[in-house]
Amino acid sequence: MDNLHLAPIIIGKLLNIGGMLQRQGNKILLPFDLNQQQFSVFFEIVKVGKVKQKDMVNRLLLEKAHVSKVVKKLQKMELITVTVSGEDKRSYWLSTTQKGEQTLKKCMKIFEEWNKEWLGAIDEKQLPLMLENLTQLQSVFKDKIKKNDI
Amino acid sequence: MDNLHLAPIIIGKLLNIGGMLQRQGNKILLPFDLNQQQFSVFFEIVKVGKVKQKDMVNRLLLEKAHVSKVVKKLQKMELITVTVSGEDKRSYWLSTTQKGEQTLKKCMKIFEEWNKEWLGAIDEKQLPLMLENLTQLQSVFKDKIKKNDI
DNA sequence: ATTAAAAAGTTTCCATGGATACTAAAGATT
DNA sequence: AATCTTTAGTATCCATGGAAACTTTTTAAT
Repeated sequence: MDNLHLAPIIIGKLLNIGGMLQRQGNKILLPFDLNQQQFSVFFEIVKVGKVKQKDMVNRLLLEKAHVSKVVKKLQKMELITVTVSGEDKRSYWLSTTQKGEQTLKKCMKIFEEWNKEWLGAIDEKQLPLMLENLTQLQSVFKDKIKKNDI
Repeated sequence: MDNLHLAPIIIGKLLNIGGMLQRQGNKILLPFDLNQQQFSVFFEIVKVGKVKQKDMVNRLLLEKAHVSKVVKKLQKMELITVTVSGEDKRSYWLSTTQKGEQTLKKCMKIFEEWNKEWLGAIDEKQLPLMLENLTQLQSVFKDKIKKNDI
């Protein structure tokens, strides 16, 4: 049984779906003056609470230059605070402001509504299995990228 | 049983995976002077054989302005030919050149290798089910976007 | 037939994000 | 201690892609 010939079709669909979601996500976040990638950085900061800028690069596997710009933007928008680390003057601590937490809540509300609406058409029983599959894919791909980096 | 609370997690993972694949896809296609989106347009044209530019917009659900630019680029690279439609002078027919077909073959080879390597870490037995899930998601999301458009 | 509306593409503007080179601080090496 | 290397982050360059305004052709309405 050689199912590996399905690989390009699966990857193709993941790419297509990812693109659709990203574009739709951008539209939905428009009122907040954020796009989907910026939101994902922001979300991660709030989730972790206090995090080094460097760690964000590893967590999300984005370019550090990109993260730098997003951080600047979030700071300007007063959604996060950036403080110099004591021990290492090169590195920064990122954490949420109150305004940031409030904004996140509003974003999440709209985001979740959207997500539920879009997945509402899928049989609920399938969702846990889907999640399992995606979790596995995510961790495998992350691994591959990290190994490629070295 | 309310599994719909999984929705944001599933969408989040799809976004994350999509991003990783897109960035990696861009890197892999670099030698061909194409990025992942341009490739997907190109691939669709070759797959269909002869297609109206307008239909490409519907098939891939991209902005027509974007498609216009990609088409121009592909034409400049001599991968496709663009001919004015006889009946309707506003619309164009897109089709592959020989160079285009050769280039696509080379791309696909590298692309498929990459795909197989990345999915090689997944249990083969799961792939058909994954594909089924993704196909369903893809069609549901496409529907949602189209309805939103109207 | 004339005017109005829609449709197919293009152009232009601008924020975005990847790549590269750079700065400054920290760690390693001699 | 002085020099070399690595590391965290920034600045700069440039192709990309979304949004909106625009052109031209086609279709609809009066």
